[in-house]
Amino acid sequence: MRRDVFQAIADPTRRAIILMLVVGAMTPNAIAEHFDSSRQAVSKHLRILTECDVLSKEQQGREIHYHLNADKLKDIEKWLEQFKQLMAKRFDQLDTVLEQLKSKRK
Amino acid sequence: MRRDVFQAIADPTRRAIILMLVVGAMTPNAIAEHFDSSRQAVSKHLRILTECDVLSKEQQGREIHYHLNADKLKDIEKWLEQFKQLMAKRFDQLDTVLEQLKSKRK
DNA sequence: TGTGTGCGAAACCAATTGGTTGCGCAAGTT
DNA sequence: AACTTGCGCAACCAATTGGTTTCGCACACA
Repeated sequence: MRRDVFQAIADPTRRAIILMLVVGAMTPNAIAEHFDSSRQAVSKHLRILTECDVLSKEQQGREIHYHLNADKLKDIEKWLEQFKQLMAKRFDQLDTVLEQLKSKRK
Repeated sequence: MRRDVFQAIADPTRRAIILMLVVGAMTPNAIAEHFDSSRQAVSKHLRILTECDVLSKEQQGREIHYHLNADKLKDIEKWLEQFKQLMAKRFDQLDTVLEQLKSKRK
């Protein structure tokens, strides 16, 4: 199974969970309350998010606190940055083309 | 089926295709050459990417030119921005807490 | 010690994914 | 007119997803 940030944020429920946990750690029950699906379904998402290294568990008595590994989301930014740099390069090339057209015109 | 940018970038092959098409439009065959899987497999990815509104087709004779809809990727940035703002707010709250601790200490 | 609660694990399900091969059409080429 | 090429489509497949319900364990509390 592919387990990376991109997989983690592919699902809307998981994106919502991530945003919820920015503020602070939460237990599965507390998280599940905010969704229509069952606690177990949410727990599955939590498992996937943990496997993607986006979340970490912390047992406290019989409760488990899931908290966000915010750094992991930087992988998305990294890819986006790569994309933007290519875009910039593309426009540079376009600039070159325009430059050539200009010099031809005179 | 879910058809959004997050779905589009969930697959590594699709991410690679996106990066390839930043530079300029390409035909399915030209794209498929860069991958190990079959042309049809790549074509499936192209279909998904088009459905996700990340790519557009342009027929030219018997060739089809796929080109990038770069704007669509802004949806990712938007979500990331939302995330960052929540993070900032969280730190603001932390600041408030630290502030309170400081005033208590005197 | 019994009872309620928080949780993961397992079994099951239909739908989707990501790949394959085979086919056929339409546009070019000879 | 016959062949080649570029491409999408359909059928098939195993694996994964996202959900469910049932179960059982461990902790907390009476």
